Amino acid sequence: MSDDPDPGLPSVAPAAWLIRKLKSTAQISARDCADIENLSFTVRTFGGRTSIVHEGDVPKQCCLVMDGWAYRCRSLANGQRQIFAFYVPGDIPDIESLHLHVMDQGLVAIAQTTVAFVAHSDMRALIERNTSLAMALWRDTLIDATRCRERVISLGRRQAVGRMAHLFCEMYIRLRTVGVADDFRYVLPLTQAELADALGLSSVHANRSLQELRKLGFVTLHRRELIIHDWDGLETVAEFDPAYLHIV
Amino acid sequence: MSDDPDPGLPSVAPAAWLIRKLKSTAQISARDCADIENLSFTVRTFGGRTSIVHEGDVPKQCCLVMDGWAYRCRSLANGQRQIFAFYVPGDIPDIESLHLHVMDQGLVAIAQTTVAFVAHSDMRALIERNTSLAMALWRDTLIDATRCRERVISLGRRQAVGRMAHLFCEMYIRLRTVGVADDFRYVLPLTQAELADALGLSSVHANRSLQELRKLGFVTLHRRELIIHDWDGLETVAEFDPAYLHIV
DNA sequence: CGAGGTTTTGACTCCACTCAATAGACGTGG
DNA sequence: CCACGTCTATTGAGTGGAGTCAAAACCTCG
Repeated sequence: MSDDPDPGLPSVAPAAWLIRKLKSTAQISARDCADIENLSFTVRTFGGRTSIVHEGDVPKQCCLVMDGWAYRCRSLANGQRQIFAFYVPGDIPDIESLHLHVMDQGLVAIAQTTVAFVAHSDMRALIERNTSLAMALWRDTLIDATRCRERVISLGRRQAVGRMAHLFCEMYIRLRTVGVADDFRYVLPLTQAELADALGLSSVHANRSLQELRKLGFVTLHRRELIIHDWDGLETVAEFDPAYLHIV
Repeated sequence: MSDDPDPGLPSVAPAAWLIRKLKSTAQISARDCADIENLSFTVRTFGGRTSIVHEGDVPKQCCLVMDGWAYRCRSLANGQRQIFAFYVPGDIPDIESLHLHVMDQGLVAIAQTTVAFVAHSDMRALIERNTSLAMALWRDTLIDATRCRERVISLGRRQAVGRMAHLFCEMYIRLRTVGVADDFRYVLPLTQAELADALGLSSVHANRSLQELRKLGFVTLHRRELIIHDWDGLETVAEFDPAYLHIV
């Protein structure tokens, strides 16, 4: 489940990640920032494809991604998997565990991923004391839900190429917002099989859809780096409109 | 957009619906109930297929379903539609508008539907005064999100018959929980085209999948009444596990 | 009884899946 | 530095689930 303790701490502290993230979607006061900075975090790094929280766990803490990516997923009886969402620095993937005690899905680290844990008790004390921060966190979970709905549209009404393009667009905007991507390129630490599990495709078809996007000249993906050559083209095939991300 | 004012008020008051609903998923104190009962509601009835809130609106109130069903949906450029979720008595479909100001999707009444509106200002005052109620409402939005994720699994990894069976199971449990269904039957006020838009299918294929469920002897659907003849069978083809509904 | 919506059926097409084999990337250890 | 095993990516061939188009049957209600 776990890995080695943190080696060399990343340059940005846990609190700073969370503050940066919340500022991108809501108004955060100086008092809110101070309260976040007073939280005590436990930093840990997970190796590739290790589980941070298992399906069925009853966690006593929630985690803040600082470096790398994580995803939530569930496996079905026939061995198929569905990835619900990806989480990047600044995100708190399992904040809902504050309110829903048993995890109905797992949380997995992709590649090398550093997260900071906060005890539920600390978090609860914080949101009882500071209503405006509680509202900001609530808002954040609602935005997570809008992303989930966007995924529903993708799976329900877009075909493979559009789905993939949409994911590429969303992740670029989100990563850029927290300062982890720029210049239309970013590290996409996923295998094609994982891409397929997120998009509701077979890995063979994920491969072919990716080739289609390459052939169109929209993206290249090589050695885990995605480069977007034609943002407008990508946005068009994806029918991507960033409004649902509610970035201020 | 609207319709006639309420004719004969339903037997259960708006506050009672909300209390019943929240009690089914969280612990609610006597004070919480009193606070809900002190809210002022404006009841209105919408005719079939009329819009309660439009995509792009900036609502100043949120609405509580009292009778009938509503759904949220969005239309795509090519004319296709995706229905994200259905809402039944006790649900507050647009509570997120408290935090996310512009609606990125529409809310539509199916058949005759009665809803009660509460002003955002009243709601905000309430959740600032009563933290435990705020937490219960937050929790409710998180459960809405788990249902959305379950929809993602359906669209991504189940085929048509399983998707439909899953929806039938979920709606039965939800309706029974608030006392609107019993004895393995309920009013399903949807056309097959709407069913298709919710399940990410064409209406022709929705029809064929429904026939398949009939042929298996699991359900009948006639004159908007769904009867489940074989719950276990339905649950099995759906791979349905009600845990995600977080009903206590 | 007729009009308009909804459900059903048939025929054909196509997107995406499965199975299977090959090629490439990467890390490890001899 | 190369051999080897293990992932991961790519390709091909054949299949099948779901879509499209269009017509017919069926309700329902004024």
